[in-house]
Amino acid sequence: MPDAADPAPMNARRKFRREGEERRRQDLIDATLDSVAEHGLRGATVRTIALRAGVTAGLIRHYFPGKEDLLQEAYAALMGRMTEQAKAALVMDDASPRQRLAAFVTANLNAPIIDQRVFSLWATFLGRAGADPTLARAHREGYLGFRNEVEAVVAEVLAAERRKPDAAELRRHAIAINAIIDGLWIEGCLAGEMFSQGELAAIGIKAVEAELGLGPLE
Amino acid sequence: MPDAADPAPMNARRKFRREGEERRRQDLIDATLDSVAEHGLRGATVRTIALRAGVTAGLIRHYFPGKEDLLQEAYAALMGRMTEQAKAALVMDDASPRQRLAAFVTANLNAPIIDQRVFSLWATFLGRAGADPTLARAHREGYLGFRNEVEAVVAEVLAAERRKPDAAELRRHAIAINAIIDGLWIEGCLAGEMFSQGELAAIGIKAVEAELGLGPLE
DNA sequence: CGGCTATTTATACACTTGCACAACAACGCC
DNA sequence: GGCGTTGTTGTGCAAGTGTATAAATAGCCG
Repeated sequence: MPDAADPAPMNARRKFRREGEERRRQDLIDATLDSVAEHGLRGATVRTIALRAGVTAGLIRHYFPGKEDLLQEAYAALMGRMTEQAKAALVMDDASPRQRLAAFVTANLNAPIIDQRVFSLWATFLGRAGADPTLARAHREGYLGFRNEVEAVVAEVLAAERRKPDAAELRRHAIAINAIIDGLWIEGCLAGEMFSQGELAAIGIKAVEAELGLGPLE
Repeated sequence: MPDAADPAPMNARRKFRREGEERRRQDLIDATLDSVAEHGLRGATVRTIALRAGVTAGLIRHYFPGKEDLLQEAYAALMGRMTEQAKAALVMDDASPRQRLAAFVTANLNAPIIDQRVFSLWATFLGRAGADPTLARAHREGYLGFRNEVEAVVAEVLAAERRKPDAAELRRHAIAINAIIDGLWIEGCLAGEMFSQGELAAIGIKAVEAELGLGPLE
């Protein structure tokens, strides 16, 4: 019995679909972030990225001038999503300033912001900030944006307590609170199983309230 | 006038010196850390590293089974130096517990611990911790060691204030204080010029004392 | 001073990388 | 339905990668 039906021509070209430009670019950026998170910048080759995006390597150069540009855009996308998520926890209006601050801390110290994959990306890219001024500036802008949000909430909280902090004191509080959240965020991402559910958030809230000199809620 | 003396044979082999084994290994590890800090894991190739160490690439395989082992040892060396430096700030015995705690915070938020190069290395390697359990465990051990030191000092400080915290409270304080130091350390490394001399340390000390509920020194 | 040995150099190799380019085929338009 | 546009594929290439291995020489011991 000869080989059954094998009608596929030996040189069959791969089938493909044309996607919208925006969609393809997003897919490539997502595939890039996945590759970096999994294998680091080393393993994020055009072929790996293309495979993950379900296309062939050559296509990347149709959408990006070079691989470096793709990485650049991927980092920008990552930063955008991170700050967006973080700020989203602040939009609840129908709450007291103090409640909003606590909710902010809680949101930043639980999933999905506590996430090992995001941390890997954050660390991998920031490791290049010392040598790449573009990355350094991007971080600084994101950091200052975040800190200003913190400062605004702190001002509201203290105002509600009828305290009148000056600008320097406000700045100090914002820097310290930002550090508390960052430090706990890192530990949660790196060793989340060392902490019980909600423990990091509880520690964070207590630390923040101590920093602001807030007594227990009456 | 014919070419002056050019006695060097065209195929002159490179001159070299034989170094002690320990010395060579250290040089290679240092060269590796330098390469990673400057060009990231991507740019840390055997040839780059060897060039920096003043040898040729083949020699690396004479001292390490493979490049991956060299990177592993380099990371171990980095961690060792970091924790050693951090703990060194705790050895001053002739001081009150509270002064020792303040000195500890100050030391961790100034040069040489605040250092962009070390941060780059820290971030670059930790970016791989999500995928490399070895790195993850190494970090966890270093972190716990550091945190235990903090917890011990905190216990002394509170004892001197005649307070009797239970184990859970002590643990909470240590986690929070560790986060404060880490968060401020990161900002100092990444954007040191945003803070005036000694500002981070001052913020850190105030935040830590607030966390512990310490009043002003009388 | 001459030989031994292990450190070091140099070369080779198989493989991967980013990028260039030509062929191809999916989809919109008539 | 045919046809042109262009998104997409596949192949090729030069440079760079880690590793293997042979050749050379520095330094010690007699």
